[in-house]
Amino acid sequence: MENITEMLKGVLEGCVLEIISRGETYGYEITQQLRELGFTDVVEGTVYTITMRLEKNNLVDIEKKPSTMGPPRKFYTLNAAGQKQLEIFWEKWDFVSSKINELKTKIKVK
Amino acid sequence: MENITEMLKGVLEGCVLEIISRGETYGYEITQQLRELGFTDVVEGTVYTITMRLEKNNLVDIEKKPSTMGPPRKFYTLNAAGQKQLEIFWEKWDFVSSKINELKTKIKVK
DNA sequence: TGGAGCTATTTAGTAATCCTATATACTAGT
DNA sequence: ACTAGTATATAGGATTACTAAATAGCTCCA
Repeated sequence: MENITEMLKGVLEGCVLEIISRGETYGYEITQQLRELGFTDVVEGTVYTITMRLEKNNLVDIEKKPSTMGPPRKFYTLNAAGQKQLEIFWEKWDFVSSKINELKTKIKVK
Repeated sequence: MENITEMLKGVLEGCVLEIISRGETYGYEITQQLRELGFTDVVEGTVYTITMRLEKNNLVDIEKKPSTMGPPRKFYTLNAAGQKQLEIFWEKWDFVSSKINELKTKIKVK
């Protein structure tokens, strides 16, 4: 799927929160998981801006650990504020997506 | 629902295309329809920037008509390119929303 | 006649988010 | 050494929605 960039705005951060909520993970791995999900064009830089934002907003706890595969990894876990933010994200998603699907499926009188 | 601004990015234009596709309409009416849909905080300015963009990208035909309720209205209809764009929008929406719902409902092993 | 309120369009400036492109660095294999 | 894969970081750009204000036509009523 091409050019879904604009549609990802506002949901990508939520996706990252969800991925982190499933267990300690780090930026590079998050990127790979988003690509596996189907968002194949998401690159590291994008994910790092998001994780930096999560750090800045105190939604995650951080632990740096060495890796045998390369440089050290920065592992993230959601803290209480992050969990709350994730809940709010899904509420917003349910609201917005239901409204849009309503618009999509509404019978066209024409 | 509060603060869904960022989540609307990339989908609001598609919603406007869909509304226009149902029959000739104008900016102010489109705004009202979006508010009725549930996007209560959408204001005229936002919709006008979208309709201006649709004009610029040659996705709509325009006809100005007088109104008994106020100043003249600028009525929009989708042209062939607009119809095509609308189709593409729904394809993207189906793709993105299905992937996000997949992420949401995936069993959490943890 | 003058003001309020609803209808209606437009635009300048701002904020937020994701992407592009690049730099840096560790490890392993050839 | 060199390449490739792993891994983090950041500066600058593009797009999009919001804020706020200006302009204007119409109806109603004091």
